[in-house]
Amino acid sequence: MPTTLTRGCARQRARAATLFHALSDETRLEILDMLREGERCVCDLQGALDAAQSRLSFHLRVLRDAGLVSDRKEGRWSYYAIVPQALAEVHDLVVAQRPTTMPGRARLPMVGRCCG
Amino acid sequence: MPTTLTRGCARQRARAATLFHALSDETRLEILDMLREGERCVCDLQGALDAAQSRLSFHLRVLRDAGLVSDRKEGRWSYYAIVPQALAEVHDLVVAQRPTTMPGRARLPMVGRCCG
DNA sequence: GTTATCCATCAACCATTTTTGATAGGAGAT
DNA sequence: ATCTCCTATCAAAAATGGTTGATGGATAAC
Repeated sequence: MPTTLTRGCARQRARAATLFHALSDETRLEILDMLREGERCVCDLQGALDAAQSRLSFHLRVLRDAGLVSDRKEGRWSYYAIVPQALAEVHDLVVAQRPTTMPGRARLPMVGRCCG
Repeated sequence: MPTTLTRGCARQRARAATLFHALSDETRLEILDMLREGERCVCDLQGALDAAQSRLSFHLRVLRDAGLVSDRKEGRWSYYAIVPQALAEVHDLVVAQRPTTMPGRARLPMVGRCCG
């Protein structure tokens, strides 16, 4: 069933595009960088990144829609946190991009240590 | 020297954004998918993806500018190929996004086998 | 030479993304 | 209830990104 296969590939590509798009903005990368140390409320991010509140809200939504961060409401604060599972997904997507025909496919020149 | 550090981070973030942006388009992901099996000339891609030639040229340029693919001219053909080093760079960027405070930081729930 | 193929670039156009400023709602403090 | 704080959402404007069709350069075939 080539259609199903094709559709499956297309869907996966769409998902990949969404994830990579969410990661393709410096502000969002900065947000993620802050969240690496643990969950943060929007006001914390606002203070650290000095960005307009609605701008942050927008970027957080992009990240959340992509599944890269989760949000949790407590009192009047919203806390955002990284979703490790999503990072794992991205990781796998990147690994899946490796050429098939490389002689040393299992030994790509990874710059850093992997998953260490 | 905090300025230098900051600038270094910012530059790295800019680089990351460029790479992720190059990966954030379905057409480009499709191109990369084809290139996984080895280098291809533009006409091959054109045939397989049935996209207008100038469209392909545009996307190939984005990929090349990001360093994800290389091009080689032979006769009247241009052959494009994946640059594994760039994939490695992306890989490392993703790994670098992992939270620092996770209890099992060294054991993120990677969906697939890593670098295998 | 002429013609045909492969490709890059350009300009115009359309589409999507991002920013900005304003508005509104929910939760706690007074 | 009123006020303030934290945040999401909306509409309009600005910016960026992608597509299309046309042009031109280089190479090979005739």
